[in-house]
Amino acid sequence: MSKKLQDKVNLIVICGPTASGKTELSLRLAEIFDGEIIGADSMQIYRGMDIVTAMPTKPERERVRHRLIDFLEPSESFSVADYVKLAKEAISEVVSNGKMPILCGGTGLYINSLIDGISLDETRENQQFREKMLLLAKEYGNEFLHKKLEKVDPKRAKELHPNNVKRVIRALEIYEFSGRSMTESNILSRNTPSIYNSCIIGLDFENRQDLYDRINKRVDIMFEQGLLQEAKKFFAMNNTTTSAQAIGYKELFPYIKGEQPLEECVEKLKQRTRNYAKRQLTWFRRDERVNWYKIKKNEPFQNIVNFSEKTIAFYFKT
RNA sequence: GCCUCUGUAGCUCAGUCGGUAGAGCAGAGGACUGAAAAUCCUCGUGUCAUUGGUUCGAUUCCGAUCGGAGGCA
Repeated sequence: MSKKLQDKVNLIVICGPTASGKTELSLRLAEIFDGEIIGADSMQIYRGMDIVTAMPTKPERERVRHRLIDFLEPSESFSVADYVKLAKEAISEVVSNGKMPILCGGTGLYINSLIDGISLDETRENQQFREKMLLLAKEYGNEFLHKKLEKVDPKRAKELHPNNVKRVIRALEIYEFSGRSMTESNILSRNTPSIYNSCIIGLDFENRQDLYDRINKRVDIMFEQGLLQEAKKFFAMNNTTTSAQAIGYKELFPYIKGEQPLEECVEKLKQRTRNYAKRQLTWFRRDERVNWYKIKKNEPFQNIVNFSEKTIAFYFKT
């Protein structure tokens, strides 16, 4: 192996769809490899969202130290760039404590931006600009914005469907405030090689239905734990930032407002969670580095632990 | 028991003035560089309930049968 690789920081990464068992695996691996866990989840970062996000519990957090979870007020907005910055710091702290960093979470964008060493454009989000653009799209149509982008960044415009307004606006935003096209900025972002040597473990189920069954069951358990109360509290906060996107609260709002029976909202919640899990799989599947473990129905969890342990030991030895 | 409505994709329903059918949702696949639990794209053959009749041809018209809903008794 080259000297370069030895300079890199060894990092265990656990990814996979929601309800696949990432948390449990991360705990077991932390105990085996003497590690600490760094969350990679866009919603578990928020405080007070314990039930919806299936946040690691107190006993679990006493077993192993967790970072980057449960630390931000739901009223605050957050983004990938914030995450990458904080996660880098967290990992180097873990390493300087002589522990193995274990990245664990379901937010693919966060994970990849971090482990691939993407240096994100310095252009911050500009709420005013976004609202202005959104208004333009509403008035003149999505095509109008897309054509605007075509003029300043034809390559990016080609990559984006006109209906993907959020992304079109971001591309325009970068150009507006940096004077550089997003295409240029993306090339620059890949200039520095990653500082991590990542061993990625991916969890999935052999049969999709098994995953969906687990999701459905987990939602039922969340209700037993008091999801509705948590949602009511959140509803009263009237949030519009990142945390308002969490699946599990917004689906219950129609019931809280008295507009829809609870049962229908619960079904919707389950369905949206299933849809989300599928999107997560789409993201992680395209990464060829992922070492997948396809879980069989009723399989002992120890099998997953054994597979992961072997895979990681082998990966870091060579 | 009688009358009316109804039976089309896993679900909710369009539609064919007779030439074997299409939306939404679900589902599957994909994209993803500062909102990512977000956002966006692609994919629709199914005994048109069963059965008989009319017809060159019926899912469409007519009759019967069997489901379902409502009304009157």
